[in-house]
Amino acid sequence: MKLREFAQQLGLSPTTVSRALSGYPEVSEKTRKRVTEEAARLGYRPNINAVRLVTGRAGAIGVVMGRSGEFHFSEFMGGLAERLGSEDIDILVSPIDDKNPTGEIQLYSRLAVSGRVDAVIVHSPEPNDERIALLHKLGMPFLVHGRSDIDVPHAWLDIDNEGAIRRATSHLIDLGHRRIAMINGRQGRTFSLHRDKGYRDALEARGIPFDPRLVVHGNFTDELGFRFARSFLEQTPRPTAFVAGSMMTALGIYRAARSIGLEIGREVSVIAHDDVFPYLTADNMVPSLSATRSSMRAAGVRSADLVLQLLSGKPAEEVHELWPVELILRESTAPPPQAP
Amino acid sequence: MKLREFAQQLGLSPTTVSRALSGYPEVSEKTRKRVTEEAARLGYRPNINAVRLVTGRAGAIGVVMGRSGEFHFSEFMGGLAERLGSEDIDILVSPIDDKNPTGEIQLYSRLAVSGRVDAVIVHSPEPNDERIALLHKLGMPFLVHGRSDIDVPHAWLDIDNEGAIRRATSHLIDLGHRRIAMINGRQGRTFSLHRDKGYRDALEARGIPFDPRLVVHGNFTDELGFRFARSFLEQTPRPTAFVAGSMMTALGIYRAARSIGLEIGREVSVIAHDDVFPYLTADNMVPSLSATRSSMRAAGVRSADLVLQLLSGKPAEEVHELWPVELILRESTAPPPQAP
DNA sequence: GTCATAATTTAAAACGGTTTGGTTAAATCG
DNA sequence: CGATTTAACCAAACCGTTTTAAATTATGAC
Repeated sequence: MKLREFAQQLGLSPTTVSRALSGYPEVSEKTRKRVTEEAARLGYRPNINAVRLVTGRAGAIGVVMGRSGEFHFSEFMGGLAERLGSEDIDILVSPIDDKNPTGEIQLYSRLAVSGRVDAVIVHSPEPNDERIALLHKLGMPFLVHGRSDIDVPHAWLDIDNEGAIRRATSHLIDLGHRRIAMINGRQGRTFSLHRDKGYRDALEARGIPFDPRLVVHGNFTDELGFRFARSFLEQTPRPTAFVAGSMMTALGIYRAARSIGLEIGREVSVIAHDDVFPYLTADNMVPSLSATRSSMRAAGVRSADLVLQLLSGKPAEEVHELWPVELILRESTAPPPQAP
Repeated sequence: MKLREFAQQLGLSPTTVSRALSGYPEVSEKTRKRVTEEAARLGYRPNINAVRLVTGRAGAIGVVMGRSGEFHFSEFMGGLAERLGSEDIDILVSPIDDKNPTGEIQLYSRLAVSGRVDAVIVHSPEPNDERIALLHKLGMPFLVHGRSDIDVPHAWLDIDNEGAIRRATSHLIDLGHRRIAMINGRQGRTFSLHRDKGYRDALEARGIPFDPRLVVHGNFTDELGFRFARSFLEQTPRPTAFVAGSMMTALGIYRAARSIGLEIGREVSVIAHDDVFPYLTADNMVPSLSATRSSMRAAGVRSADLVLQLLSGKPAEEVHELWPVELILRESTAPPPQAP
């Protein structure tokens, strides 16, 4: 049913009906009530595409999905979805086009000019992130999940990676560890750099020299966790503790330790970062995993909030949020074994 | 830039320009070439919302994201995205609205009438699935990822769950196992039922009586895997083998076995279903995990294909695809230990 | 009971394209 | 060579809303 017909049935003009439904003040309460009731009864809904055309709003926010299926992606999305369910806003997942060599940046550009979305969420930024520069230039509102040093105002939501890893590392040092290996995230991402810094600062604060051979970077997979941990554990002297970037990495480390016959929580300590997944929990691992914890889903929910704020006109400069990270100690951390 | 201006600059009518860009035949090759070149040069792109309004097409397909962040979701999405990247079609992730008690079915209904999508993908159907009935009634094209017994024509893509589990179970029986526990997926879903059937048929074929206490259902989490496995292993006599629904479940089983001091691959055998994740691989587990394997990402890619076929007019009745599932034997399966 | 003002309602003009139904120019045919 | 077909292009209608500007009606002041 079209607005025209619907209005006619009500004996009103399309204008008044439109206004009644959109909550404009210049329509009497009595009329508004009648209109909304009849709309529900007759099942009238404004054609979304007509609305989009005339308002210029897309009613959707864009999320670019990386090629590598990152397992925290769906948690973040779930959070977004949770919050956006009550608004009338969709989530547009933009596929990265493999055949297009220019790749990601091109994709953001297309997304921004396509008019399909009102705002975009940028993940895992780098200190000098091209995407951020681009979106700013194009005037597309966006929220960065993470942070960037780039000289462009941008709204962001991030967790305190630096502080989290500093505390985790400090704790290990407090327990007596001196050779602490770190299996960090992808090289070049801001969050990895922040974690590196937290790690180094913790060492420095205790006068422990930084050994670059104890820090590696890579994707968050159990495979890399295993490989890195394995090669670390084959060194002599071997590290007595690990700081790991993700739950999957921790699984790999557990496996590596076990494969060499080392007992986690006695001979090797592990602290990993936990994004909180419903299907894999640190507390359930054996031994239970000490972790820096911050809910990815909660970040999704809040990101949706912040995007809505941006869309309602709040300047990007005023949208910054840094979340503290919990450090939860469980069985996987203990003092290092005594030297024989 | 609008069509009007652009056409004027070219000295052509909007009609001709529109047709040239959309590939209609009634425009000369020379003109078409000029138009496309100039469009690229001047950066003209048809306003997507105007196109949507006038054509009635949304240029997007909808995916409903369940509340429980399922970890295979992002793999499937990744596949969809991969395939749709080259088409000009978006993926719309529809949030489930918690505040709305009618919930999922309502959501599908809204999605279907909203005009935001041209087709919908339905996940994890039940034998008599309300969503399928609804979408059919509303005339919204849809693809079911999985199958349903419902008396309504529907396009589907599914893997041979029944065959996979039948073979897995048969293999365990061949090895000499008699008490085989099964940790299956959510009660009531078609895929769980198919797996149940595969399991029972395998037993029956060898004359092994079916013991309902050996089969449980639940979400695919490490926690449930652990709990179920633990309680199975505490029974006497205890099962000597497990058939598990997911990688996460398998992690839980490994953990449970270990916690009781049982060695997987010697004292307890495990076969799990592996959807193939980049971040957690069956081959890397210790001991490596025997698995029924089928790539979730590949299913996503193919689903996109099939949806495109539906959209180009292929009748739903003709879109059915059943994929075979590999059985890959690794170290987690072995003959049961000899009775003492 | 007027007149000014405020509260409602409305007609018509966008929004930016696609498509229907011509029209004109060029090509083909008898 | 005139008639007929075909190729190429175009004017105008339409998609279904929102919004501007104007008209009507109701309210209040005097």
